[in-house]
Amino acid sequence: MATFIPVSPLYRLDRTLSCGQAFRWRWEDGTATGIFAGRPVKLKQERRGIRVEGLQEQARLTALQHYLAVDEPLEIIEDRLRRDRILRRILPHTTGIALMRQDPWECLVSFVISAFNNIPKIELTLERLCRRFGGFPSPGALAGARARDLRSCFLGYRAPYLSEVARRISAGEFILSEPADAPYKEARRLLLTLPGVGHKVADCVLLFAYGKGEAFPVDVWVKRAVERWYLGGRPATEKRIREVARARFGSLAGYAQQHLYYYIRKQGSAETRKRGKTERETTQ
DNA sequence: ACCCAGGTGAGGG
DNA sequence: CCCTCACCTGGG
Repeated sequence: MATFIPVSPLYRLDRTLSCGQAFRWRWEDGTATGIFAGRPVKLKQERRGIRVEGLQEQARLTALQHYLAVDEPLEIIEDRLRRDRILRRILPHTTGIALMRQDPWECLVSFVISAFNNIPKIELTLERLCRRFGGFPSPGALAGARARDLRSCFLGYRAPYLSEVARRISAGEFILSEPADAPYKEARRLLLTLPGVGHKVADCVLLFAYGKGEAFPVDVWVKRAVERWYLGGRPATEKRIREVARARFGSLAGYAQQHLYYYIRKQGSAETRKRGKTERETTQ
């Protein structure tokens, strides 16, 4: 039995789930498959809204609705983004992205794993973790896990970071709800005290889980995008990139980041396909 | 056999 | 702050 979640007109489930915020949704022929509130769920965007399979209770549906951020005022947000002449050109290709409201713990774990890693392996590692612990591991489960068990999840050198983060949280040395109540700068400072959490990971968690819209995670792709489109192709430090973002986008920096990221990656993969094709043609 | 990948931490200006 | 370097490991 399926139910429907109504969505704001611009909302695009495909783009929201595949713009690098969450790693545990699989996309096949227009349907997203994943786990929500511990249950297998299928999502498909149709005319009436998002068709949900696998959830019955109203409370869980409401939570899913909140998680997917289907109520974000995207018309207003995108109107404001279009005041920027670069984003005005990009938005036709990226419209409909919403910033999700993920669980801070799960988001934190995901992005600690993401450091110096690639997306397929991040997904693989998260899958392994969930399989080994029978669902997404709690801080206590991860803190108590043996090194050997963590190693078998392909965590590599990140394993000790994750153990220590989990230990601090389960010991009450780090309170996950504190960044939520703090303003951006203070929340960021708190997250940066955790091992394996640098500027980029902190900003991802602040943006994707704590709703701090001014966060602007600078990864290699976003760095490349800002250098190419805002700094005349000249290389810049991370600090400079963040200054540009704050000055131009302010409290919408996070949304700007999502559109830049999504677009440059989409473009990048198109170029790779093209290059691959011509290489095949020339080597034949 | 190599090379790369959504950074971070340590060490030294 | 800025710079440099090493880094688990699966998949090209």
